[in-house]
Amino acid sequence: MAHESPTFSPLYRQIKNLIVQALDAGEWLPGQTIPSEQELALRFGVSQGTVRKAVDELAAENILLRKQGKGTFVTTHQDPHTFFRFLRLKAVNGGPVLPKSMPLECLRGRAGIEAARALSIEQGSQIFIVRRVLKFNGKPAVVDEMYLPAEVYPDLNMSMLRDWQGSLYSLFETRFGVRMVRATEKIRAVAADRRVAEVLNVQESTPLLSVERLAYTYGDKPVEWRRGLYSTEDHYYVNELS
Amino acid sequence: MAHESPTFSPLYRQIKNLIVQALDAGEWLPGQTIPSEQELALRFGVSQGTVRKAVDELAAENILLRKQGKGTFVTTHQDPHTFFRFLRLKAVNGGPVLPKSMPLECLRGRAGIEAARALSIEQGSQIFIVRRVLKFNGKPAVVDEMYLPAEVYPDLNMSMLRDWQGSLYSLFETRFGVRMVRATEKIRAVAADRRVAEVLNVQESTPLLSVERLAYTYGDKPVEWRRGLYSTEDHYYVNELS
DNA sequence: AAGTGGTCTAGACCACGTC
DNA sequence: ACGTGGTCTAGACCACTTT
Repeated sequence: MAHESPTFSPLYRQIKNLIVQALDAGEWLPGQTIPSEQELALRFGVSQGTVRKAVDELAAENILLRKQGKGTFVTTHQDPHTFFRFLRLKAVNGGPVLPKSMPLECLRGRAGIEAARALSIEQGSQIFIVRRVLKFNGKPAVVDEMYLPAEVYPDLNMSMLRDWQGSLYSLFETRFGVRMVRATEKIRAVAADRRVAEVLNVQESTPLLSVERLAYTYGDKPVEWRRGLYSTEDHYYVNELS
Repeated sequence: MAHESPTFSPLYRQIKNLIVQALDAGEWLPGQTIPSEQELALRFGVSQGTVRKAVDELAAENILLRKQGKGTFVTTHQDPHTFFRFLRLKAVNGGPVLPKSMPLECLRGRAGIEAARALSIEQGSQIFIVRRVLKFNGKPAVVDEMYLPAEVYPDLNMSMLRDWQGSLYSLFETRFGVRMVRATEKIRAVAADRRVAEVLNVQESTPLLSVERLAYTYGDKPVEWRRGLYSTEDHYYVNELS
């Protein structure tokens, strides 16, 4: 009720944090509804308007999804809308196609200095390294390499990747309870080396997009470092500046 | 007051549109404050809370900027923050540097089929074509080519471009009253041809980012079509996925 | 002290979806 | 008919800036 002056945080932000904690703890799973605003207001001992403002922010961050008349849902990577928020590649011709992920390998390794710094883990920690190809209509368009803290994805393995129908992030979400909430990307143009050219079925030294991504889960915790090489002969990377 | 069921638009959105109209009409200029929420509430005959929600959305879209205790301001491309919203290129090493724009040429021409479609104007309409280089610390990093409807930028010319200290968009904003509000970009990787390689001071066939941008002013009116070629030897394009 | 935006509340009513 | 989120209002008080 009273606003403490130093390090002041409004009530609705504290409520927001409590909701994120509950999400992080798995109290409400992806795809499910969370309690109604009235229920949350009762639970946290604040007015409905204050809950509303907390939920508003989480909805703006695409962590929750409001549906009038139905309730408020936890977003899920099962949903194509969420999927395309993280894959910004569009076909030049033709409508949107759900790409197919083809895993190439899944190795256990140890974090080098770069990976350790990106993932905020100890150098030498156990990590998984996953390489895979993304195909649109059977045509390879992306090859990427992921670095994943082993602690977060306990028993990840090749057959798991091969058997899963759907996106990688939806696998991580359902199998390990890790939801990617946001990511940053650094994009460069590079030339295809021979190995990559073969995989993507392009000529050696073809210009490719190099997309380095750091993906975060709740609480700004980095849980994936990835580098993708995108062929842009039939696709382009879309971005909205606003 | 009463909600008409078909084509229902909430009050705050109507207020938002009225505010945008006033901005578009130049009633409040970039960098200036708009009237207080109370004044706007009186003017539009609604409660302060309704004005607040309208302003909230405009602030979320970076069209307005709220400053507690001071007022609500019209954003301006003079502000570095706004500038970097539209230039997503960061130096690999070293802090942020304000790049310098070096105009190469400014031609009058007529819209081809592509430009006409992008800009939603008649094929054959008068347009300006501007080519320029962006230099960071004296090093060329971007060369781009802009297509601008002549109607919007009446007496644009080379000396105007040369004399202006600041970003192109701040020139457009102060000289022609055209504010870029949002843009979409399509990004590909391409090889530098000889002409571009010379301008950017890289080897021929170096991989470059090709960034095609369509920029909009109020009311989703496209007012600039541009294609940039970015050298990513010392810089990278940053993007936030959220 | 006065003016601005920011927070919080309580209540009324509307729009949408389900039962 | 009921429950959900969505809108709108009115009022009180807080935090920040300027006078």
